[in-house]
Amino acid sequence: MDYHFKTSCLDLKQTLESGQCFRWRRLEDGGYVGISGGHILKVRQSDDGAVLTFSGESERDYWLRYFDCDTDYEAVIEQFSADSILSEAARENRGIRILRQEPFETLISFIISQNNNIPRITGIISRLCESFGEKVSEEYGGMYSFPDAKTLAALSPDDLAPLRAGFRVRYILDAANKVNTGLVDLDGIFAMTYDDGKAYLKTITGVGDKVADCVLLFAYHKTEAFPSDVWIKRIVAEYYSDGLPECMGGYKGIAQQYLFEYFRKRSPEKVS
DNA sequence: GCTCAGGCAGGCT
DNA sequence: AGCCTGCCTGAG
Repeated sequence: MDYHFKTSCLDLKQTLESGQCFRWRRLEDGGYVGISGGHILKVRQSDDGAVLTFSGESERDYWLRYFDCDTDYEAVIEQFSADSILSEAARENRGIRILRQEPFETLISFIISQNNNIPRITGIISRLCESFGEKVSEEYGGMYSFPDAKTLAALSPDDLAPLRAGFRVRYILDAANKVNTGLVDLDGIFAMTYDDGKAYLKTITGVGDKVADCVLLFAYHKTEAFPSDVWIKRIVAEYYSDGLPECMGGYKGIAQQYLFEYFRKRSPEKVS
């Protein structure tokens, strides 16, 4: 079943290879296949948006929400036009969208991301899913769901050793245990303010400012989150030392993605 | 050997 | 509160 999502603000490469998600694979025909929350999607670019291919009618709402169809990116980009650098970055990367991903998967993924590079992050996460997730489909050499907190909480550091996640293993287990016991209620964060959600997430070992901001932005769509990594720190120090521009408003997280991509493209020593 | 990768914990002042 | 330093692992 196909659904044509028409928008001028969805570029699959810009969005799915931006580093906000790690479970999409590029296919030979140029499309992508991915899995989230046990749902599988094949998607390809069209002239005026993207064509989503899924297995049943009920899947449509899931994937439209995932691709954040209710946010007016045109309007956000227009709002950003008051700042010249941000304006150019936004126009050049207007196809980026902030996905609405599963909280637990996003939490674990960004714990793994710390002091790490994207190819390795992707590798660790695929091994995690293939080892401890459920095989949802035989297609594409096997599609595996992201393991749930209960499954991970039952594991030991030795069980996770084959992932080669290094020192992050104890963080993964701490997160899984806190979620599994209910000490951390991930669903509750949807109703929290940005500040409260951030403080709450930081009670998990291995979650600091950067990881918390990524989770708040990429799972809870709290667009005021502004994940500050080494790249963004350099950009802010160079161009926004007096503070972030007013026109970012409550969309600092979307601005961050535009700026990150804009400067990453221009950096000679960029990472794959 | 070395550095770096979309950081963080733990210990120190 | 702000500074260090070490950290699993793999690529260059």
